This record gives sequence, C-alpha cells and structure tokens, in this order.
Amino acid sequence: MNDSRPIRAKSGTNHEGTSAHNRRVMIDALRINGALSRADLARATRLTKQTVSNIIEELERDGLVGSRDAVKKGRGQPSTPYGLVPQGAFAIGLQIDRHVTRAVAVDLVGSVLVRAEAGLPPRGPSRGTKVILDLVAGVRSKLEIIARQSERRLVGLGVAMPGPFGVDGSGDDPWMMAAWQQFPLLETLAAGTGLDVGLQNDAAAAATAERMVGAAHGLDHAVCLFVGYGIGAGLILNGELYGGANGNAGEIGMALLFADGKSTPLEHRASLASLYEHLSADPADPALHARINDLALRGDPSIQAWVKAAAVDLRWSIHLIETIFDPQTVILCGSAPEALVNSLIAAVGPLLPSIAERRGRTLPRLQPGMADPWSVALGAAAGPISRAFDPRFAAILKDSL
Amino acid sequence: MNDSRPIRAKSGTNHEGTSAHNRRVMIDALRINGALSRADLARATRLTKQTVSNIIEELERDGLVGSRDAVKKGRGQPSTPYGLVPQGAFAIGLQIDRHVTRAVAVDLVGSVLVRAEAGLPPRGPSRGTKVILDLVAGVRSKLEIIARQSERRLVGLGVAMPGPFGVDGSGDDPWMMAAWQQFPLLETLAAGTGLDVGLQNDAAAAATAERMVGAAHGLDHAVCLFVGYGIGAGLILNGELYGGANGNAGEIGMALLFADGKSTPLEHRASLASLYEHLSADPADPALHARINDLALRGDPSIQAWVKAAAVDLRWSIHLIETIFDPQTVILCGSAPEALVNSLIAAVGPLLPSIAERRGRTLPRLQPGMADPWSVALGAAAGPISRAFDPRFAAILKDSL
DNA sequence: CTTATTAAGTCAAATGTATTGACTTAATAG
DNA sequence: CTATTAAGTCAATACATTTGACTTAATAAG
Repeated sequence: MNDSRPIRAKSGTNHEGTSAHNRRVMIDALRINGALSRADLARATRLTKQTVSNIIEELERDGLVGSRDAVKKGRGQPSTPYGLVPQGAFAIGLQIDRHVTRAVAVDLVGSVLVRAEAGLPPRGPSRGTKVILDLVAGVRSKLEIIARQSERRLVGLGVAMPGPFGVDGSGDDPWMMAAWQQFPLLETLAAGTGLDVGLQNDAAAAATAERMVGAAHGLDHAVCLFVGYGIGAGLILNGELYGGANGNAGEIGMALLFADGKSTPLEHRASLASLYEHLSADPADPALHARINDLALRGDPSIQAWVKAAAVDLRWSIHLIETIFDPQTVILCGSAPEALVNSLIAAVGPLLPSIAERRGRTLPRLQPGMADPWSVALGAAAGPISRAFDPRFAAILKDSL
Repeated sequence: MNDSRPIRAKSGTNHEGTSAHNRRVMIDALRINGALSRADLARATRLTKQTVSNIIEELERDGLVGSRDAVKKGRGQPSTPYGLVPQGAFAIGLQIDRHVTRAVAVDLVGSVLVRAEAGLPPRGPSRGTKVILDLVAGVRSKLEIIARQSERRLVGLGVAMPGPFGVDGSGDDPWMMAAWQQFPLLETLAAGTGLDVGLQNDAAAAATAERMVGAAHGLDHAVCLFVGYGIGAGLILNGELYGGANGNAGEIGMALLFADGKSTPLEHRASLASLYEHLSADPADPALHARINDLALRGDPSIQAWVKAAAVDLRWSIHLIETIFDPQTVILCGSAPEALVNSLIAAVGPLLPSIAERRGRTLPRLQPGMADPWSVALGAAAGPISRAFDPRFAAILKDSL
C-alpha cells in the first residue's frame, strides 16, 4: 500500500513572501519611473504610506535606495524622492562564445563598470575553464577597486552562451559548444567563484539587457530578435523572461524553413554565420567585426546583397513573432556589428501585415535594440540583478530560497 | 511644474494576498493529485500543518473541499484525505461561432452538467445577442434544477470566440465575426446576466479545457494546437494561459507562409475552412460535421488527400511551436470531427527534428487532445473557474479585486 | 500677514495570517 | 503489551500590513 508517487504542488507563501514581493515592487517602480516619493510609491503600488515608509527605510538601510533633494510641488509638505543607489548591488556577467569569452561587472542600475575579454582556446572546457575563471577573478578585483565593498554586494554570476541546452545530437556547430554542453559548467563556476550562478542563452541575455537598460525598459511583453552567430528570440512575457520547460524557448534560429524543395534552419540563412559564409570569412578572425562594420557603413555590394536576402527572412520572423506572441513591441538587436544591424533594420521594412496593426498603438512595431559585442555579457550580468530584485511570481514562494 | 505623467508600477500585496494564494495552491494541489491529507498538503505546499488545517477548514466551510474516508497507511494516526467538491463552484461557458452558439455549465472539477446550442442568425449581434442571452438563461435555469444553489456558486461567464481581437481591418472572415468585434459584447453580456464575463479566443479556450480536464492537466508548459474553422495555439506558459499584450497571442493561423511565390496564411491551407473549400461544402450545413467524420472514418480519398497536405503544414507548425516555446508537450486538438483529427495525428508523424528531442523526456512530443464540437464551450467555462481558483501571480496583487 | 487648505510623512495600536512547540490521538511493529 | 511513528489540534507568538489620528510644511486666498 506504499504508493509513494510524488505529490506535485505549487509552493505556498507567508509574510516573508509578501514582504519580499513588496520590496521588489518598490525597486521595480523606482527603476521604471526614476526617483519617487513615498506617497507616490504608495499610490502606485496600492500599499499604504506606512508600509512604503517601512520598506523604504529598510531598503535605505540596505543601501539599495537613497533620498534625493526634496521637491516642492504645490501645497502640502514637500516630498522627498527616493531613487535606486547604483552601488547597492553588483553582478558579474560572463559570455562564453565560440572563440572568445567576455566578462563585465554591472551595478544595480545596469551600468557597466568593468569589462574584460579573452580568447578561448580550442578543445573546449578542459583548458577554457581556467581562462574563464581568471577572467572573472580579474573583473572582480577591478570592480572591488572601483567600488569599495562591492564583493559584499555581489548578487551573482550570470552566464550566457549559445543554446540550445540539453538537446540530443550535437547541434550544427561542431566548433566547440557541444563540448561545453557536456561539461558541468555551472557547478564548476559556482565552486570556482563562490557565487550563485545562472545560465541563459545569448538571445535571452540580450532581452534581459534590453529590459534593464534598453528598449524593453518597463515593458511587460516584448520579444528581442537577436542576430548573432546564430539567431534567437529573447522572450519577455508577463514582465519576466520566459525560458520554457528547459530553458530553450526562443531558439527560433533552429526553425526549419522549406524552400526550393529543401529545409534549412533560419539561422543558416540570416545569421552572422551565414554572412561569414557568404563572405568566405574566418569567424575566428578578431578583426572581422570591425571590418564588417566598415563594409556595411560603406555600402559594400556583397554585404548589401546579404542584407537584402537576410531582411526577407527577418521580416518574416518578425511577422511570426508578432503573430504568435502579440507583444507590445519587437526589438531587433544583436552581437552583429552595429552598422550591419542598422542596415538590416532599414532593409526589413515595410513590415508584413499582422495582428500588431491595431488602433491606438503607442510603440512602434519594431525598435532597434543594442548592437554591441558586449550586450550579451551585459545581459548575462543583468540576469542575477533581475533575479534578485525584479518582481516575479517565484519570488513570493517558499521554495525560492 | 505639473508633470502628472502616470507612474507605472506593479501592485503590492498583503496578508489577504498571501491567504488567497495559499487557498489557490491548496485547491490546485487537490486538482492535480486528487484527494490529499492535511499532512500531505503541508509537505507539498511547504506550509505548516497548522496553516493547512486552517485553510482546509475554511475551504470546507465554503463547500469547496470535503473529507473522504480515512486511510490507514502504516504506523501513526490514519489520515483523512480531502478532495474537491464538484458542487463547490460552477461556471457558464459560451462559444460564439460563425453560425452557431453553444453554452455549457461546468462544475469545479470541470464536468459538463448542461449543454445547449442554438443557431446564430446572420447580421451579427443585432439579433444574435438575444439568442445568446436566452441560451445562457436556459442553461442557468437547467443547472439550478440539477444542482440546487448553483446560482449562488456561479463564479462567472466565460466567452470564447474566434480571434483576433481589436485588430485593424476586418480579417479574412467576412461572414460575421467582424460585426461581433465592433460590438460591446462583454458589457452587454455582463449587464444581461449579472455575471463576471471574460473573453478568450477559441484556441485559448481549448487550452484552458485541456489544462483543467485534458492532456495538459497538471502541466505548466504546454501548447495546444487547435484545428477548427481557423487554426490557433493555446499557450500554457508557467502554469497560466498566456494571452500576450492584447489577448491575441497564439494566432498562429494568421502566420503567412511563402510558397510558390505567394504568401498564404497557415489557416488557409490546413484548417477546416480549407477542408470545406477543398470539398466545396457549405460551412453552414449543420450535418457537415457528422458527414466529414463519417468520410474520414471510411478513408474517403478526397479527405485523405486534404489530410495528407494539411499534415505537412501541421507537422511544421508543431516543429515551430517546439522550437519557439520549448513546451513539455504539444497537444493537437480541435473542433474538427474527431475522426478527422485522428487522421491528422496519424498523418503528422514522424515529427520533424527539434529541440524537443532531449534525453529523459517523459511525455510524448505530441499528444491528442479533445476533438469535440463542445470543447471550446467547455474551455470557455473553465476560464472563470481557473481565474477564480488557480494559483496565479495576478491573484496575490492588490488590484486583482 | 494671517488663516485655511492641502499633501507628505510619522506614531502607536490593531488586524490578519502564518509559525512554533507542546500535546493528543490512533494506528502498526516488534 | 509497549515503543514508535505519524496525523492532527491547541494556545501562544511572530511578522507584516493596515488604520486613524497626528505632525510637519508648503501654497492659496482673503
């Protein structure tokens, strides 16, 4: 009679969950609106003045918020706005790419304080791990010099690398990512740094960055179409990054397209990888990024031809994203050179008709996002900040400890 | 200096939010696992035995749960399992389709107690409203006869109709849905019934039904691919139905496919609408559903040809859904005749390779869901039940009242 | 210049829920 | 028959928000 099938249930909550949520809501409000008075916060969050006062006092003790100069606006006692203190928290972001790894340190408001980059030796984790740990250690010590006490306020290490994760077969990038997939990376990094470690794919990281400091700031429904070596979509749904059942949601670049009687993944047609092939360029060449940016700026015909072809696929991808997600806006971003992304954005219009064409739109259907080799590392770093401070359902639950 | 730009913030929560969440978690646990003892509930929800006792007592007072026979399992005091009481709550679901409207009454566990159907006169809401209100009134009075006191326990009226909602242009179905889109339907129904009214598109409704009583029961990440007159995807993400920024998420049928030099929406190629056209059948013919079911069962060659062609597009849709959402499973369901859906499921395999191919899968990539003309109405009714009793982020917030 | 009004923010007590730890009940194992 | 184990209750406590009165500090109006 021992039927010990596991009982599945969501976790309950208690006072601490309530309090944690309210703290996060407060921080979120300050992040979206800038400095606000306690009275404003009370109105916006529907909490009482007293509760807001208590929480603000606590956040101030914790060094997360600080008061600004009082403002007199009309009758009544002048209000004292409170704003986020950038030095209230820090996080390290780590991008692991095919030939290179980048680490950044960011603060509570998402400003990048330290950057560092290193080449990744071939043969994957066996030698790469040391390079990465050294890189992170270097960033941490530089951060500690710039921002005293930052070690104490480090909320985590966010890692971003190309997905998908945990999928059968090695995928289509034999260079090295498959080796990293096998390796217990998160455990190794956690052990090597003593930090909480989280993982995202690079498109998700880009979306996390856009939400903290970019075009998706303050939006609850946005999709970032990320053009890098591959193509992915970072999904902001209900104000949170959506990862799917296994963290692989948004791997749109692996979508198979059928044309001319054969099937091809989207990212073989419109990603940087496809451009490199089109140009017969060596992806490992460190000067390539700048050269492509240059060519794109000058209107190089070979680049233009690729842009024109890629724009067709991206236009369709945007249409599909709008149709499936019904977001407030789509953001086109990438680790591709900025001039190239700008060319793509210019070439991708006019957009295809979709359900996004509705009365009373306030945001453009398509917005440019970051196009910067560092944006993925920034997003990686934004991950732990978001997990620690943004309002989310999981944060009220008792097992989120 | 009067900068009265609105302040945007998420809502805070308080003790009642906590309590509401814990009640919902309790109900959810009983729905997923069947009857459980207080001790089991305490372990599963991570609440204390005492808290669970308090909440169970309250839920029992409210008539939502009831005790079952004590079970002796090993040492210790026998446990008393508590389970949901079906008569604890009721909801009415209303499907508004092109030529027909259906209403059902369901109870807390999603059993259909009453069904009623009526033809919809042409010219849209002007005359249709009365038909609908009469239909709902009829269902309510029949329900009251079957289940005494049900009126008092009616949590709402859920409406399902084809989307998309609020989009420019009339869409591609001139028959009548455009007229319904203009009309203040929800307000009219709320006024005419005195009930809380909610709206979903039909694919979302189907997903809601699958989650309450079907293949998505207990799943937090599932996508229902719904084949009806049109095609849509009902998205269960993080345990909640996802509607997007405007309730139009999942309108995958409107995705444009490019082939043979022209673009065609998916649902012009693979929906019932396309089958009707293929057969030169009149969609308004009430006998059509049964006839198609019959033909499909008998292996009619014309049907088989359509199935074969549609399966290609559906196979690709499933691949796309897996690639973009990374769900635990995809469910193929529809208002199409059951035999037809079964043919489609048979013809759609083998599935395309995707990130869904991973080590340690427990659920099939594709599962059959409901294929029943009443499933949308059932899902419509499941909507209010879910909103009232399922755990969700919005339910803890102060503005969810 | 004085007073009324308005709004921000504080204080202390009250309220609502979950928690704690001791206790009771009731079964099985040995 | 007794020890052990587990379910469930009781009473007191802890925690976070709420309530309503109060204080502070500004502008508007006469």
